[in-house]
Amino acid sequence: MFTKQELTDYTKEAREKWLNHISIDCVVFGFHEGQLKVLLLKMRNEAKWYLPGGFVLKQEQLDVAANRILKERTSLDHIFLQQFHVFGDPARSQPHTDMYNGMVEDKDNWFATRFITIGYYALVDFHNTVPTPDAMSEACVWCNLEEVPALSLDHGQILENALYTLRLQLNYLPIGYNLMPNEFTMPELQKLYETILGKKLDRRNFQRKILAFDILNRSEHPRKGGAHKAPYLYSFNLEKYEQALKDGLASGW
Amino acid sequence: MFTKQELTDYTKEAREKWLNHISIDCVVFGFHEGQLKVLLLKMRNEAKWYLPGGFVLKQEQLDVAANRILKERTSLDHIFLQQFHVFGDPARSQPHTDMYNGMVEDKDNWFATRFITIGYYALVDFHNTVPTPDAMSEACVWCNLEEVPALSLDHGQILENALYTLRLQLNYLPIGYNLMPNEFTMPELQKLYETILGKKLDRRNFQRKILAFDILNRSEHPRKGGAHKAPYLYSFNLEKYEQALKDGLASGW
DNA sequence: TCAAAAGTGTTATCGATACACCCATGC
DNA sequence: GCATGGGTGTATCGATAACACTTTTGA
Repeated sequence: MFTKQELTDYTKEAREKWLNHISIDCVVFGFHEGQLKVLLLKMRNEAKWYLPGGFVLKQEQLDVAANRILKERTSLDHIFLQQFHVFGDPARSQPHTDMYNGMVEDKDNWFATRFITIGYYALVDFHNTVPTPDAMSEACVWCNLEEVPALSLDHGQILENALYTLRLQLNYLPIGYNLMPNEFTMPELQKLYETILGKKLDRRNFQRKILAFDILNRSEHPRKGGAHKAPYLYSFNLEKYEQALKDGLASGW
Repeated sequence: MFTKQELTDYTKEAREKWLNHISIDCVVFGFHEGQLKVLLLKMRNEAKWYLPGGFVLKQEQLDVAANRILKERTSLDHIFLQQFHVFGDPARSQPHTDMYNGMVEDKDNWFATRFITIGYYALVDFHNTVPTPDAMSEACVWCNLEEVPALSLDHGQILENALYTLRLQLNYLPIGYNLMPNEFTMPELQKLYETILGKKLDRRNFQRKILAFDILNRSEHPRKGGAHKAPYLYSFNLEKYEQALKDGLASGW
């Protein structure tokens, strides 16, 4: 991945540019064809998979850093991002350290230092996302949640924690705007909820409950062309949606 | 607070000992005489108040660091601690920086660097707590939540965020074991919930709901001596309490 | 004996769940 | 016309909220 010289150079530059000891890792959720997906990177020349991540500029807001990192990986702007946990086990950096061990002295190895990583989860529109590998990776791809391979470092734990948080927040935050296309049908939205929660919901009760939140607009004209009865098209009422994000929703699933 | 030499020395030592750029701040909640209280420190020779905090040893777990810091301030062990948010605004360190500005060069001033602080909230038993000032403070005292003075840096924001989290978690976690004495009456426990939530609850409904959680043991003998009808004494069933912490509680307040 | 604190029970209402029927469309 | 997907309505159950009565005890 790095030659000895490159590693020394990178380290020197990195120490100047980034806040030391701090990293950001992002769990990016997307939704496509009834499947919840996560964005993963594959390390160059190795069978290792990991989460999109990066570092924080010396004078950069954390949220801005997370946005910047994700923009590089997805080409998206204004991503829905939630900081959910900090992972700081001293041992968590060890495997990463091992990768470059012995090549140069530790003081010349950016990756040999301890990193506290801030976990963010993101909800993004699958169709507008352009997965883009970073300098260390040869691939950046969507992966079905059920088919996620073993991840490097503690990234498996970070992913699990993100999913847990997402499920929890489903109970008091409106979720969907960032994962659904502009217009969608009620069954499509229901599929999203079912996928996140990992369980089936009753069609009629789901509709009643979602509508009760009063965050949806129903389009006059149903979607044409498909087989069977034409479903109504909905879109999120952004004003009410934002309000619900602030105030929280009542009750849970 | 510091002389020029002391600051330079402290800085040199600190850089070796602590993880740079990372701090921990704790919002310690206690409960006494029907009042929710927060532990605050008063800066030596200044009118500034702030939250108990500290730094992380180079090879220390974050949770261990938080525990260590709080043990120094409270003399308590095994404190209930919840990491709830990371605060990393580059501007947040500025006021702290100002304090020592110009005394020495920035590179010789530990406090002139940017700090990302990890917010923890703690629930502790008021009666067993021995508030102890740290090196920079002349006082460490309990302060009624409604009477908290303006806090330095972004500590006001951290406190607010902690309270928000506590209220949120009241909905799905059993809370009380760490704030109440070993034995307590139902009205006493109710007062705690009312205080955290900032609103009155119905006596009878509260009792039913709490008992439904099935985390309490009722003592055979009521509390004697007080005026009026003797209330029953309850204690937490630790086994069931721990289980509920893992599984979460249903429904909310 | 009375006020105040505490224990216990009942009813009403709202929301969640479960379930049934009607409508539209392509084969 | 019938299978399938989708829209709407209703009954039931449980949890919450609202509310009343009784018991104990010290003054």
